[in-house]
Amino acid sequence: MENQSLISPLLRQLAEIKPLSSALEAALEEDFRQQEIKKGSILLHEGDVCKNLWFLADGLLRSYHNIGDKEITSRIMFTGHIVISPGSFFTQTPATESIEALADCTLATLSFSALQNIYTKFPEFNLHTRIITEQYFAKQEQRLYLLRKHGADAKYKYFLENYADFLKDIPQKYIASFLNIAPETLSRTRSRLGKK
Amino acid sequence: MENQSLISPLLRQLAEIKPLSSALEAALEEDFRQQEIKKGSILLHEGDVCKNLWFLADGLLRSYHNIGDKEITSRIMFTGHIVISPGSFFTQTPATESIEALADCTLATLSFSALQNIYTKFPEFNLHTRIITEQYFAKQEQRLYLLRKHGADAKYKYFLENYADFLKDIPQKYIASFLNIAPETLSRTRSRLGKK
DNA sequence: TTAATTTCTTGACTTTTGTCAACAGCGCTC
DNA sequence: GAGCGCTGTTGACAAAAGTCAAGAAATTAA
Repeated sequence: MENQSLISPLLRQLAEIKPLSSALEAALEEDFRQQEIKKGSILLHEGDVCKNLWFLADGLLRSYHNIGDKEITSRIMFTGHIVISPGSFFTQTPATESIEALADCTLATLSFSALQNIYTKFPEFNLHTRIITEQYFAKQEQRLYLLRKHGADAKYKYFLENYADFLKDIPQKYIASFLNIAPETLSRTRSRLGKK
Repeated sequence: MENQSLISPLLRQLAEIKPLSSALEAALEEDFRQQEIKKGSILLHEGDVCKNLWFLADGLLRSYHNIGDKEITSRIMFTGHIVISPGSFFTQTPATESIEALADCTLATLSFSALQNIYTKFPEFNLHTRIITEQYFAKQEQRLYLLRKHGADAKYKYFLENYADFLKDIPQKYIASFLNIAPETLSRTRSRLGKK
């Protein structure tokens, strides 16, 4: 029986793409470091460079932009997700978004430089991250599709069909922000659609 | 001096990431096939599986969704771009978007299966595509940011600052659709903003 | 060049959504 | 269990964008 570490689910996910050599697996176990953060704390501040990749072992996060005087939620991430601020992490430039914990979280943290070392030592790891990146890319497309939908009703219905998994634990105001509509509008949409 | 093929700019872009072995380069030259399409023709139909990756050697393309009774432009792609329908190509499932030529185009076409063969024969190619995918991912984020902006004026200003490169050749109605606003609204926004 | 399409602009009007404000419900703390 | 803060609901109103329609301008084709 395997030793159950924090990143076991991640290793399993990677091994499904292609089995990892034990040396690579050991290197990942070695380099990922455990981190706990409290609900309400900020994991990444807008303007800072995203120097880490996180595996969200347990908890709930959201990323958001400050546009004008308001916050707009860009993503909601839950247990099992790989978390970065893409534009910032890939190019190591300042982030245009912040990441906040919506619940107490347990994270496994891998620094950008540690990841680069892994790429150098284990070039075969590029296969895994290529495919992971492709998967997240496809998810982004779905996100774009949602934002292009016209009308609060259509957006909310699409949300129910495609994202309702995490409806439960999340304050409605973040969902409204995720759909890019005012919280009052979402409240009205819900009561209108719910009555049918 | 190198032989100037259709995919020379692509090879140069890849070599910047990491020099390509001559065997890999030869394989790419071999597998990419030239294709010409006329303005107005459809490169990919919604519902079909995106079986190819294209390098747009010359021309102009747009992808769009049919939402309800109207088309919404998802991307506009010009000379030098790598073109796929991401969700469809990566997973070889039916596309939710169509791709149309806005001008006569010269394309270099690589089939999904040919690409998989290249990955098998040249595992080091995963590094290149990982980085390319990361770059396009970061661009998508920018796109998402645009769509989340409130107000036609704000969207148009952001567009001018970040996408104006291709303002020139594109009918305004596609830009409106890209900004997710009605063409009439864009027209009014332009005349209002232009007068300052 | 002229004719035929298509695209863009403008106006009047409708619909949708955002905003502001009051209040109800809920969980938390003390 | 009383008070506090946060979230969600509802109403009235304002602002923004969409729709429909007509005509001007620009492209394309003949």
